[in-house]
Amino acid sequence: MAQLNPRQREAVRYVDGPLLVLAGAGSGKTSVITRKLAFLIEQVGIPGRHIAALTFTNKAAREMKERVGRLVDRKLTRGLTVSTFHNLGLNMIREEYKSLGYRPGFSIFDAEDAKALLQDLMIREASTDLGDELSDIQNAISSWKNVMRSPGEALSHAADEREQRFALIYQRYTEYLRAYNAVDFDDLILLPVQLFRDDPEILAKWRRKIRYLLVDEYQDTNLSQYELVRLLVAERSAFTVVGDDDQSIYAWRGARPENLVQLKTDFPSLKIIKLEQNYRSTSRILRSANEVIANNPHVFEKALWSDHAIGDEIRIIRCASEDAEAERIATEILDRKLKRGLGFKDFAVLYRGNHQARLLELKLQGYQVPYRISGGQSFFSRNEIKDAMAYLRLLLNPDDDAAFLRVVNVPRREIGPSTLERLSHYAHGRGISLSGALREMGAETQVPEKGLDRLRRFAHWAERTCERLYREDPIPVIKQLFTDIEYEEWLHQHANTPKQAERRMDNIWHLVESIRRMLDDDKGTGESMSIEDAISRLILRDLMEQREEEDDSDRVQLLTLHASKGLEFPHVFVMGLEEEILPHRSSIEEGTIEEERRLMYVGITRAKETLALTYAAQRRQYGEKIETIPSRFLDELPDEDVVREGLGEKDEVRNRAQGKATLSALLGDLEND
DNA sequence: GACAAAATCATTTTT
DNA sequence: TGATTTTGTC
Repeated sequence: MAQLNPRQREAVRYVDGPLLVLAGAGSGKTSVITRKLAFLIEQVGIPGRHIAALTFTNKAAREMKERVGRLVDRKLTRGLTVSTFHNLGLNMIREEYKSLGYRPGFSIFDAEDAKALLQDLMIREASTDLGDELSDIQNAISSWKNVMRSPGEALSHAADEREQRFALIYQRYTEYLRAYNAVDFDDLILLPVQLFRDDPEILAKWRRKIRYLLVDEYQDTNLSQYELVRLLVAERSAFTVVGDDDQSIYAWRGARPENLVQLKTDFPSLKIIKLEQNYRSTSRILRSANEVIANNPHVFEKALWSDHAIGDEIRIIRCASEDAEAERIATEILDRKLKRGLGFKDFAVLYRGNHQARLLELKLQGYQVPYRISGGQSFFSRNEIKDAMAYLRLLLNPDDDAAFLRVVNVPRREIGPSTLERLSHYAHGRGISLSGALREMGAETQVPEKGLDRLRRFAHWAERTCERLYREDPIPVIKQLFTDIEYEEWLHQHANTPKQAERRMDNIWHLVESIRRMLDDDKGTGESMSIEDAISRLILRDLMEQREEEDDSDRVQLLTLHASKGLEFPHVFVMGLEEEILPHRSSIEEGTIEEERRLMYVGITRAKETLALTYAAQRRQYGEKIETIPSRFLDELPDEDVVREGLGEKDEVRNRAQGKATLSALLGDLEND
């Protein structure tokens, strides 16, 4: 407690009513949350099993768990919930699946499964022009679910014919998910909300369980998440939410920073505590960040300050091209590392879109600078991992058609499209899953003998394996599974090089090993994790990531601005500060400049010591050379805190020549007119 | 089903 | 422009 400042201490100690902590960037909010958890358990005396702390990422949850573990006796933290919203939702559904009309072993569809289902559905429903509407529909459905709008409501509120069509697809989509005994990510929040609204007894039960609730990154909650919070805390109002409206950068995903304001209305006794002391950045960086964000409208005024030294000026570096920009960043990192005796890991380069990293990667490779890049192809988007996950899902839930379709012919079982088409026709006619159809389908169907035979053999094998999975030690059964289907041979057949096949098979074994660890790990803590738990945690991308994280070697960090939220680095570069990139084009069009400004704010506030902002005077875009306009956010920085650099003499000359050329071209046009 | 030519399309993405 | 997906051919 002694390590906290008075505001922080107040935030920890205040437990008498609803509390909103407005925690500016770098103000030590994670400390506050973890210390508050400790305080609730040790001082207030609430048993750990009656407290829940919610985050948005597994990583944040893991970190928090770890830090609480260091503060509080292990015995006291037993049963404490520190998890993501989605994970809590999943646990609720797991416990209440019967009331929700689901069967055991239900599947979780990730975004790709959902997309595949939608595509399939649109083709079947002969929704005339499919194609690029697919992701629009997916987004629409997600938005509807986020605001808790049912298909029926969506239909009656539809503004035009297009929306109507979307709503109908939403309707069908919901029905199909049910038939497949599956839920999607949004359902993990939505279903508990619906259940709690419909069933006061179940709600009461969960209210009894969760006596104190903490929510991190509260500005990122969407409507349904807020509703879940509201339902759980009820009039007892024993909760603390921590957030920062200036760091709300996920509105495009349904996050509602307005939920911060809403809280005041819904809980009139709400206490607000502001954390305004920043422990991260130089005061110059902070002053600049404040200046930029002051251009956004604010409901809660907040003035971040730092008692750190003023520090270096912020450098705005103009480069001739995107190539020069990447070159400049790469050489500067090398240069500064040598001159100031820094490590590569002291540097981070932030950018708006993943593609911006490509050139930089090349340059860094050229100079042999080690780097780590966030995002990109994750472990779970690898084909072999998706295959493996699909097998496991199918075993646990035979009605999971997405999984069925993925693996029915992987490896080849000579079950062709027409056989599957007939099978699915039969299934859809009856509103049942493919496995279900296979089970009850007789000889009267039009499915050819051969295909039916192969399908049955597959289904039979799956059934047997499933039984063994429950009866025996799951790990050997899973290993056997891959031998059974001769997956390794199949990989070799399809890989470009034997080495690639081996790597893929290694990935599979890594996955199996992770599952084994998950099943074992929990044996020590008392609660045992079932194989279903393990698989769903994997689908929710929990665990597994240790592999990347334990790699804390000396590398430059390359990340998107979004991915950088919550992190900090001594020396930060933000690249591509141009109109149409940092205020992104679509944001300019859609008038969501404020969110882009927050993105800029997040970028600036990642830096502890130095910050450099770069842009290219011209860049190729889709093959065409474009003259760029420096980002408007650069003009919002205080003049006295920045120095402008860049453009060698040669470039200056060339640039002026070019300017003249365009000018005379313009004059020429005028004359012609 | 394998492979090549042609067409398409380029934000962010915690789960 | 260059990566990815769709379409076409054998």
